[in-house]
Amino acid sequence: MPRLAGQIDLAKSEAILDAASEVLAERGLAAPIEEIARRAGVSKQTVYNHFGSKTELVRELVARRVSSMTAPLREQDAEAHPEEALAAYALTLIRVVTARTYSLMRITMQSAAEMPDLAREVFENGPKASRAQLARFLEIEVKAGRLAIDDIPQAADFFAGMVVSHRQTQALLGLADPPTDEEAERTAKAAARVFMRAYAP
Amino acid sequence: MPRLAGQIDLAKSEAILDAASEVLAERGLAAPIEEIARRAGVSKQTVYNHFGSKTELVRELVARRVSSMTAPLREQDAEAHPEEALAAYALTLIRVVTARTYSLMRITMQSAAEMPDLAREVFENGPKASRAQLARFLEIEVKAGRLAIDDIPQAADFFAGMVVSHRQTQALLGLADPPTDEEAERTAKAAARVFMRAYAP
DNA sequence: CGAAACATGGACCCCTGCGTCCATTTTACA
DNA sequence: TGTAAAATGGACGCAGGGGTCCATGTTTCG
Repeated sequence: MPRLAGQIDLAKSEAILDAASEVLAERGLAAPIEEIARRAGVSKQTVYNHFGSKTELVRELVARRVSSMTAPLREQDAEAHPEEALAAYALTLIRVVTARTYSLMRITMQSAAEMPDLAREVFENGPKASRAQLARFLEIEVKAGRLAIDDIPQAADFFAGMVVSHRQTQALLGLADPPTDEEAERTAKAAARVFMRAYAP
Repeated sequence: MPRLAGQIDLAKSEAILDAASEVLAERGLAAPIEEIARRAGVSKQTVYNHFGSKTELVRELVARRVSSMTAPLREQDAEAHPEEALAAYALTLIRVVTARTYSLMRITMQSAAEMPDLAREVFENGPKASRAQLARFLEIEVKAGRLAIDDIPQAADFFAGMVVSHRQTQALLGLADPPTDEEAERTAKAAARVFMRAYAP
C-alpha cells in the first residue's frame, strides 16, 4: 500500500520552515520560493506539496513560531523576590526582541496589509500573551502586599515598554547587534529596580 | 530664456511626495509608481524627472518627513512643572506613534535590508534625536534637584518606552486605531506620575 | 513669437517571481 | 518485488511593475 495522502514527510516540512525562516530573515518577504527550496535541499514543487502557496507557507511559519518564541516569557519563577523575578523577565524579553528569530515580527509587519488576521494572531499570541502573564504575576505581588498598583495591565505595559523600548525599534530597523550579556543584565536590573521604586507600597 | 535646469516645479515635487506617502501607507513598498503618479495628478515620467528612481523617491520621502514628524517632541516647555512637562511629552509621543504618518517607519523597516543607511538616518533623526531632547530636559531637572537620576539616557529610554510600548507594536502591525484623546491623556499622565515616583529625589 | 525646458500618455522592453505541468526517478510499504 | 505516492528538475505561462522612449502638448521667458 502506498503512503496515505497527508502522510507527507514531516521532517521535510520542518526543513522547509527552517529554510524559510532563514531566507526571509535575510531577504524579507521578497525572498523567492526557489531559494527557500534550494536551502531546504528540496525541490520547488515539494514546497508546493507541503504548503499550498507562499502565503500559506509564511502563515504557517509565523504562526508556528510565535508562541515558542515567547514561551520563555511565560515561565515565571514564583519563588524569587519580585525584583529578581522582574529582572529575569526583563532579561528574557530583551533576548527575545533582539534574537534573530524576531525578524519574523518584521515579516509579519510587511504582510500585515495582505494578512491582517495573521498580524492579529501574532499580536495576541506574542506580545499580548506575554504581558498578560506578567500582569498575573504582578497581581499576585499586589495581593501579597509587596506592590501597590492601581492599573495592573497598564503597569505591565509600562514595564515591558521600559525594557524593550529602543531596542525593539533598532532590531526592526536592522541596526545594532544584540546586546552583550552584561548590557542586557544591566538594563534588566535597572528596569526592575526603577519599577519597584515606582510601585512600592 | 527657458527655465533653468533644476528649477523644476516644486509644488509638483510636493504633490508627488504627498501621494507617495498615502499610497505607500496603504499598499506598502510594493505600491506601483504609476499609482503614485496618478494620485499626484502627474505622469509617470514626471515622477522620474523629479526623483531618479523609486528608491530615491522613498529615500527622499522618508528622510524629509522624519524630522518634521518628531519635531513637536523637541519643543519642550521648560516652564511647566516636571510632571506636567513629561505628560505633555508623552502625549505628543503617543500621537506621533499612532499617526498615519508613522507608516513611514514601517516602510523604512521594509527597506532596511536594501537601504541600511536610510534606516540609520531615520533612527538618528527620529527616535534617537527626540530621546536626546528628553534627556536634556531630565538633566535640567536633576540639576535643579527635582529628580534623582543616575543614568539619564537610560531613564529617558525607560520613559519613552513606557509611553509607547504596546502601541507602537500595534501601530506597526496595522492593528488598533489611534487612541481617543482621553485614553492618550490617561496613559500620558499615568506614565508621568509613575516616572516621577520612581525618580523622586 | 520662438526656443528651450518640462509634462503628458501610451507603447515598449525586461526582469523577477508565483504557480503549474510533466516526464522521470526515488521512496515506502504490502 | 511491484505499485502507488511523493520528489525531482526543468520548462513554461503569466502577471506585475521598474524604467525608457518618443511624439505631442504646454509652460515660461527673453
